[in-house]
Amino acid sequence: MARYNAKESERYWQGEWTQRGTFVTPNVSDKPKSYILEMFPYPSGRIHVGHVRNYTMGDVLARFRRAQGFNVLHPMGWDAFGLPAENAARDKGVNPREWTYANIATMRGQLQQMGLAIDWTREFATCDPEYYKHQQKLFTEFYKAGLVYRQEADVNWDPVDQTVLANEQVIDGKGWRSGAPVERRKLAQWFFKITAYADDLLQALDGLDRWPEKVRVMQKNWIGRSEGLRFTFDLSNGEKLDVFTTRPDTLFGASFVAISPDHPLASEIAKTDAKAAAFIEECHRIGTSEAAIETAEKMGYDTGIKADHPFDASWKLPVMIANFVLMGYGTGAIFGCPAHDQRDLDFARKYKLTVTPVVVPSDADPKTFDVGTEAYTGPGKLANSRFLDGLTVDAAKAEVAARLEKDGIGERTVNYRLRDWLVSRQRPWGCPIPMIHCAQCGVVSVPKDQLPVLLPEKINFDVKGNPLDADLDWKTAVCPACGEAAVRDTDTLDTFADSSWYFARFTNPASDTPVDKKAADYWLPVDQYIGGIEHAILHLLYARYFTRAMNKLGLVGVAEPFAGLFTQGMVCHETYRNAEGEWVSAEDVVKRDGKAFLRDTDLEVAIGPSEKMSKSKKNVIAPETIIADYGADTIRWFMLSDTPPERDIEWTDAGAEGCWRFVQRVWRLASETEGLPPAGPLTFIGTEPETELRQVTHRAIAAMTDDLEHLRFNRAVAQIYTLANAIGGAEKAGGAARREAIEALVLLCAPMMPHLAESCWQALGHDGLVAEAPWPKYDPALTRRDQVMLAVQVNGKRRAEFGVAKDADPKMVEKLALEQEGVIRALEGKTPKKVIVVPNRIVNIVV
RNA sequence: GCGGGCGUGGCGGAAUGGUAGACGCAACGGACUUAAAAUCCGUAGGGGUGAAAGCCUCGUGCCAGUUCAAGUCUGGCCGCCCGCACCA
Repeated sequence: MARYNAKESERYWQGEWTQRGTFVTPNVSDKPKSYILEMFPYPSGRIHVGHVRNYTMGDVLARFRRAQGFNVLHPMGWDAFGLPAENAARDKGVNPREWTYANIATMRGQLQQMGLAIDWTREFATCDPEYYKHQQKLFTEFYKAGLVYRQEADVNWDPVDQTVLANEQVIDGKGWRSGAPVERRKLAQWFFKITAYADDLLQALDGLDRWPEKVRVMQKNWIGRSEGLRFTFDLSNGEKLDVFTTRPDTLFGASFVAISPDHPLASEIAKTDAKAAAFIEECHRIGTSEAAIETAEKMGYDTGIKADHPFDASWKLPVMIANFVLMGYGTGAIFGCPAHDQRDLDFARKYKLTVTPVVVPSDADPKTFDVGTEAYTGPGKLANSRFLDGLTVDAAKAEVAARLEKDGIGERTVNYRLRDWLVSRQRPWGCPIPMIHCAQCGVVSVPKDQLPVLLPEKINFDVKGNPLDADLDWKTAVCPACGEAAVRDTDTLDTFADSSWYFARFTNPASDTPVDKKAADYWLPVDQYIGGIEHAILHLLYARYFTRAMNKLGLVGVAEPFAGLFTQGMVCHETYRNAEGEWVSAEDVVKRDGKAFLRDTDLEVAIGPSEKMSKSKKNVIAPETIIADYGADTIRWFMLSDTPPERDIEWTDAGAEGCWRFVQRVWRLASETEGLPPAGPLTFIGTEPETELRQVTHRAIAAMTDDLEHLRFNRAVAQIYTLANAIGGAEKAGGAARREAIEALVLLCAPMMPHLAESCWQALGHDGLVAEAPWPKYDPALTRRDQVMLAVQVNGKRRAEFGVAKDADPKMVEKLALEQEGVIRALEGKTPKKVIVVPNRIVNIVV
């Protein structure tokens, strides 16, 4: 029998699937629907092994669901706007559009080589005008609905490159490209009003029971809901100051009021107070570097202004500017209660402010209780707090809130850590914001019939700042309202916007509205979404927000886009270094006797720990190398074997060899058809070896079906091995049982190794495609065990085991257990005190 | 600091509170072969005992606890990983 030729077989079946349109999905069907989606890739150039793992998992599910009789949507597209294309354009002088589409062509070919069951007729890239046109429509509709607004915001401004930088592009306070010190600037920026849904996004997390707990917790923390009180201080300069607190109960422990260096009041003070201005400057200088924030000491500046205590106007609190108060949270101002807040305590000790404990633990004496250097944040009774004395913390909170609300200077509020989503990007390779700025009419949206606002054909990167802003031809527009000359908004949307609704577009990518409601209502929500944990917060939160917004506008019927979420682990590989300590490319290394050598020179290299594949550590293995060596089915099988899908997997050559050997083994089992009955209905004889094989077969089907339902791919793989081992060891079993077992093996392998399965299916004499064959059913009569092995323990230690009929009478089981030789020996003549019989499991004898 | 997760052979990992180590990788022994590869069969947690089958004993990071029974449940430590982080 000829060896299995993966290269030939894979090319052949991929051609067949394409030609027959096997995976083209109709939007109308009698079958139940299943939408399987993996996070679509950025077209960076070539696919990497992480993509292979991601898309293999999704493909297994998609093929499994198809076989189970679902109408399966499994599309693919490209998250195609973004910075790498601009960098390539700047560095290599290429057109970002051409660079991107060339990458897409390469990567599409690579994905097709993997044999993915994808409906390629639905493919799109987010940089297609046909896609971003609809995104511009969405933006316009969100704007009309009040979900988009424009506001001044602090941005990181690179004065050399004349551009806004994302936080990640600021390194030690300097621009990543120019190296120039970054300035803070206020610029008018566009925002999506995600905070409008803060509470809903938070509460709905409880309903996402097919999401990892970890992701839900991360989102919950990110939204950061906290209940508290907002109230107003009267200041000695005649102004008022709002603060937010979650601890109104500690108000009589207040010893200062602090505002953020970015607070409007601070800026105002700085105008006339040079020292304050210098202090604020100093805060900004330290504030930008992340390492500095960690170790930053509390710093404060006394403005000289006093605040009246809300319950006693004669009690004056100093108003400080403090570096640890964040403008982005609450009101950007706090009152400090050092005894019960660690930061306030550190600050108070440094500036010699009073520290008055007002909450005292029940076992302490209020007169002598002292917090020392550690703030007390536990429960207790109020003290030193006038009318609050003796109350619990909760009662005191309620009392303070009630009084301040009554006085009209306070209000119970809910505060969120979540900020509105700033989406303006001063970048030329993104979706243009469809807005026009008119001197007369202000900001006007581009009318629908004038969309899309197309990017210019050529983008000139030899300018400072955003090339779109420098492109006067492109920038010049006519005001849709008054017809006078006006200018376009030259910002583009954050690319996270592109990926916030693509899953809805896939349901009908030809729709002339952003989303085809009928198609979306049929397909959404996505039944299983699969991707990396790195998107646990932003992408998933933005997509949830977009879906809610689209739902509000009547574009889709659901509010939650992803009913099931799975986050897969990364792909790792050993690292290697040469004698000079330099990284050595893993693809240049051969392993021998547990040691590593350079392929060309045979020099030994040091083996380092297994780490996430990365270019810098040179431990990347290109999927195309693996596919060229072993074929797609081998790499797919590897990605599913052994390691649970949510954990990091280590690629090893030895493991790949093992997978390749298994591919051959399955082929041998299925292609040596001598002695097998022909394809078709089977007649079984009831001999023992035949029944045994049938039992293994049916148990494998049952177990594997359950494992795939729960995405336990590694266990599903183990089931297949068990079945293959049983077939190999059962030469003498009847022909029909053997055929049944082999056919089951092929059908079970099909979602994981689809090309191999097609070849085997054909070798077994079938006409149709295994991709169109139904999932095998198991016979419960054959998965049931009539005979069970029972272990017998004496005082919890295993002493014997014996076989007995399933559901045997417990009395009889007890009697048999006590007769076992090992049991008698362990009892040493003693009489059992108690015998516990757990049916079909175990017997425990207590003496 | 806060939150979440994890800790089982040489390695990846199995195990509804019920015989710990399924399945795979690597290893070792054997068969086939002139030889190798491939393939097939077999062995395998540590220690002890036995000619052998076997039997005894220890064993899931550490220490307690609950239970007839704990890798699994509870409490406390230790270690590692991830997320957020001066969030008032």
